Amino acid sequence: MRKPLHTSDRPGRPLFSPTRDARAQLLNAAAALFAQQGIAGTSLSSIAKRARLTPAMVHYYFEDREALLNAVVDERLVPFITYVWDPVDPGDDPVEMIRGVVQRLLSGIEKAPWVPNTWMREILNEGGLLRTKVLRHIPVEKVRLVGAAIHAGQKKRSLNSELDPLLYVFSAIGLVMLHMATLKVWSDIFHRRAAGVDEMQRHVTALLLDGLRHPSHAAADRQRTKRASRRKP
Amino acid sequence: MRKPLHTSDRPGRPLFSPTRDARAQLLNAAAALFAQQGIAGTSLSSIAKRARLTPAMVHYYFEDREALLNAVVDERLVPFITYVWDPVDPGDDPVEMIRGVVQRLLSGIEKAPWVPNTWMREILNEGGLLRTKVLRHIPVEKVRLVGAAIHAGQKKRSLNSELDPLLYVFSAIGLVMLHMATLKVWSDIFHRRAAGVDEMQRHVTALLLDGLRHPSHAAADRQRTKRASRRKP
Amino acid sequence: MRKPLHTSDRPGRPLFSPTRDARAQLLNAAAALFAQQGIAGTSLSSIAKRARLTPAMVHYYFEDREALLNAVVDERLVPFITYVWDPVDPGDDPVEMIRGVVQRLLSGIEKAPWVPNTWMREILNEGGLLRTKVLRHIPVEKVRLVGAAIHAGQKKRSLNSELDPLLYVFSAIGLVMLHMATLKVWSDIFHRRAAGVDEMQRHVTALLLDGLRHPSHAAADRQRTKRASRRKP
Amino acid sequence: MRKPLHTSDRPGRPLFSPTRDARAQLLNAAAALFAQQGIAGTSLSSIAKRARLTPAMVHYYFEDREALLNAVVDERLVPFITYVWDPVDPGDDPVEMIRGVVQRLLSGIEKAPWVPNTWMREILNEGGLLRTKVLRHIPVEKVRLVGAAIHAGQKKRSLNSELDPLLYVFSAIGLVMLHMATLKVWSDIFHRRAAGVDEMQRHVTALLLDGLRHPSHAAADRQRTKRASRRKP
DNA sequence: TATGAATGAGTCTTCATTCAT
DNA sequence: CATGAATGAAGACTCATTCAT
Repeated sequence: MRKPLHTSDRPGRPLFSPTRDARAQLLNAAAALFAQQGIAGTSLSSIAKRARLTPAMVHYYFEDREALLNAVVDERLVPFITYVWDPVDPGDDPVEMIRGVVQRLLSGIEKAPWVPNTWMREILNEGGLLRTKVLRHIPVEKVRLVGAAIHAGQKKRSLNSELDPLLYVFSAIGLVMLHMATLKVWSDIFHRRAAGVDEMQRHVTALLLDGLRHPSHAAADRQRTKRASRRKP
Repeated sequence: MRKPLHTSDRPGRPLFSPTRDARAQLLNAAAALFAQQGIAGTSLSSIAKRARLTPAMVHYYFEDREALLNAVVDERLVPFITYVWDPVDPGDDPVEMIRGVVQRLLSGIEKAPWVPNTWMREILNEGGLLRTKVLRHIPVEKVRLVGAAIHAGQKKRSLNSELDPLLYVFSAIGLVMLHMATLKVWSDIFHRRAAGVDEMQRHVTALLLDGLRHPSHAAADRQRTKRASRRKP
Repeated sequence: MRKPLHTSDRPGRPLFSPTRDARAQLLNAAAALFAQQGIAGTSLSSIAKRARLTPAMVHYYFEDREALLNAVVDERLVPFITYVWDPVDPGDDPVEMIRGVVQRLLSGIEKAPWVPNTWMREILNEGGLLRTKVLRHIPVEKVRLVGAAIHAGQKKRSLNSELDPLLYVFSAIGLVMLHMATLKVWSDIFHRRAAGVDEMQRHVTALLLDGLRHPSHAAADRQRTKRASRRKP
Repeated sequence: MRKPLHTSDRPGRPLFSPTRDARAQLLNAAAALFAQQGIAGTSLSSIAKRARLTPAMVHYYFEDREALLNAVVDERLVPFITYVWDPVDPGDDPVEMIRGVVQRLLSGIEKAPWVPNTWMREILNEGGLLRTKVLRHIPVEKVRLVGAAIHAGQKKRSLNSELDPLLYVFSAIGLVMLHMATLKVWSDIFHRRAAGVDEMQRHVTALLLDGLRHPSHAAADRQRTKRASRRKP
């Protein structure tokens, strides 16, 4: 069978900024449709159609449905994960670590809005079609780093010791994904305008750091959070 | 054409305790498989096989794939939602309201373990196949009640005013679903024993109420939380 | 997936006499088309069409292309082989053994005219699609029996000792298959009427037993051969 | 449309010694794969890949799948046939004629080992994809010559008159092809070492000339056969 | 010469659905 | 109630073929 010379590891392609060639179009289409309808609910022809190509081209570029999934993981999700986790620095304060991760998560999602849905449906969920493919690429050491920092904070009694440090990291990420994936639902139900990203970030950060109770620090902290969110865009 | 006598709205069937008849078997099989593989990834034949019936029987009892989905919603998910939200009482303290919802969520999931996966995949997610079907049944008034209670607490400066009250309710539910749906993933990655439900409840409650920072109340609060969790089983 | 209750080993079905049910129709169609066009050149839809069914029915009865091939082997070829080899008796004279095998081969082919082509193309040939499936069912012991009888005859110098006994058995079968598979070609080339089965049998038997040279016995032997062939139908 | 300059009838190319150019590579690859998997089972891409070329090149050199088949016949099979039949001389003894044909068949196969499989599968077999293409090139007159010589021998009662002279010629060729195509099968079944070409030649010649019975001449004849086979390589 | 890109048709397979019994 | 039989539509994948470069 003919194999296109394109390989998955072509270097120098800027992450998140899709090039115009057919292969990238297909990956984009796949990512978008997977987020909208789930992987199981997305046919290769619908992907092809969205990329204005024939179904045969999907096989030309990816050999296989499986290979397409792998490419989405390797060329779209892994860079996302790297972008979020790479800057985590062992020396940092745990609260700043979390703030940083959340921050990058949100800015990453802004560029790749299909991530949260796919994350929830195909990675977190039991039987998710990308679960094993993606979990291999979780930067376990970096996560442990944050966990250790939180644990240290708990020992010093400066952080809530009811929390499981490692689990907390996933709670944080999950919470962001969850809210970004469901941004629009609330407006549907409560007839409110859809929450903006900034609003969502403020809410999630407040929840993660201070919870429902704890108004005392809120006022002071609000300043820091706002300053941080202003830098981002 | 023959119509099964059973309709979706047969009353008086005890929730969560599936009867032994074929129709219930099919609903159970459907619920379980939907959770495992997602709705789009589940064929009627596989549901029939799991219920030890022929695919034709699925049509006998449900006419249609669509009708089966409706039945799962009406006879399995709506009761779950009712169970969680019905006891919410306008007079209650917002923190107790949340605690109660989380509590019932967890005990409900214990009886219907397929809920969290389906909730995340088919309800919260954009393009979830049960989304519109289920959202109709969210008890908006009850939710607004909790939102209002939180808002009042924020006014009194006893609750974190950085949080969006309505959004917070969904954060709470989402966080529980998220963690219950992913109970086993963590052990896979970090080679730890799978977190137990109690552990998970403590973690989630602590996160929701106090967040990462806030060590001061922690010691005192631990007592209340533990007492609450002891009542549950 | 739904599985028809028919299994491959339904007993009591007379070999070579196809029943009228759809499954048997499909097997017949498959056998016929495989012989005409080869297995690789035969699509499932062409088989279905020949059996006046839809392609989906092929999968209803056989799960798989592979399963269809297995069924052709198990329910069509294996009985053929059994029919040919079962009567071979250790006590017999080697010449009679060969004569018997050739005889049953020919009468078997009369009832299952698709066998020779398939035998040559899909079993004898390297890369034949039924090769491994069928070779498992060659009654090795029976073949060795004939080989041993020939070997004994060679020791007594009553049989041609230039021949490899085991190989000779295969030469005999192959020669019959070869000629039955190509009955009509000769008429195409030499503009003769197609050779009849009887004619072919006389030719093949003469070749196998006496070869090109050896006119002496011919006259006497002709009688025996004719008598034998008269018994057959 | 561009037409390749190469046409199928380029003269002066030495038979059996493939040149190194791409076109010859393709023919070789095709011949080899056709023998292994049959024509229907061989895609143009697989041929191209084996020749380390792109599928488009197959069309560049051969325009068409059909044209490739024609080229295989004209440039590979026809020379083979010519090589086998050209030396047949009207004056020869029929036994020597047969011996000669068998001899050249075997030495031809040694240089073009793909011939026997293809011969059986694609030429002899009903529906063989090369059948009509090749049968046109059978040197009918030469075959009739051998047939006539045999017939004469039968009249003189020096040859077995049970045999159909014309058919015998095909039996001879078929038997050689059959055995050469299946050299390795026997070892698979009977766990013997694979028969060598010499061994096979002795067996086939003995069968063709003397058959199973007829030990008397065997000893004397063995000498002639051996001398003949020594000349060959 | 040579290649990558592109396509339409066809093949295998699955599936929801229908229906006679 | 229950099943086996049957089908049409759709999905994954292959392949011969074309074409611009």
